[in-house]
Amino acid sequence: MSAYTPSETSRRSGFSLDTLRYYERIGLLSEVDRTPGGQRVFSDHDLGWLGLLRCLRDTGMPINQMCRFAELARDGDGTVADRVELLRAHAEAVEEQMALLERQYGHLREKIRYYESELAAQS
Amino acid sequence: MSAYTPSETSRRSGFSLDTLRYYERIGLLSEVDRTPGGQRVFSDHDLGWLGLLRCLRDTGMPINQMCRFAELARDGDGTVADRVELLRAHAEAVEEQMALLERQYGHLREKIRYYESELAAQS
DNA sequence: CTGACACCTGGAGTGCGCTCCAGGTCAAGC
DNA sequence: GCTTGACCTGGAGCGCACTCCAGGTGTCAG
Repeated sequence: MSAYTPSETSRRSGFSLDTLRYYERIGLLSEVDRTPGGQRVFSDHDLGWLGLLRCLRDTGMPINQMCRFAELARDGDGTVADRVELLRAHAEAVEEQMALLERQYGHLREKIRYYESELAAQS
Repeated sequence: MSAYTPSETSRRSGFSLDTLRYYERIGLLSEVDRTPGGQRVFSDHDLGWLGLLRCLRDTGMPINQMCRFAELARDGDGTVADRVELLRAHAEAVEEQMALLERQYGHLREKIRYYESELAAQS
């Protein structure tokens, strides 16, 4: 069980120091350990949780939903079913997002081809 | 060459009336036709352009880049090469975005499976 | 002609997700 | 002990992309 400084944690998680503090403030990150002097000490467990948060953020989950998820996680084992449900719903949203993205990417490629043919015709 | 009312245009493009006006204001949508009374009349050409804007927005292009693109488009045929370049760069960004999304989607699915196994063990 | 509803303008306001700041404290190497 | 750089707090500020509003005008069916 290693311990990490704030900057180390920032580096590893990809969240800025300010964001880490912000996440703790809004309850996304529960009570991080402190040195006697009051500085944060992150654990492997925190790092793992941050990894999950990163995954959710990267897939576009809004903060308030992540807070709901964090709340469930804090409330212990009885909430696993709710957490699964939340993640499943999110996964579905992500699937739609990916489908849209791919569709629009196709249009984009088409547009590029069209412009390229115009370019060729111009010269 | 059909003509469309603002609300019809909103419906077809998926942009709200306010957004259409906003886009015109910031130069994303060049001088839309008007009735003698001053109300907007959108053309097929406008609709097509809005479709492209929708594609770019859906793939995450920031507004200021879209403005740059619109500016090039307004400046005529001489800018086709620049426009292609801009779109190609964006397409690359979209590819990275899709790759990240898929990777994180994979993690999400894993997490769900993990929670499901926990659920099964609990009961 | 009238009523109802769509539309107009300029400008202010909103929600999100951070990010920055001032003014201080802590920790570690010399 | 002192310096230096990382870290602390509470709170304000920011950038983005809209969205809403008040107060007025246009359009068109009946």
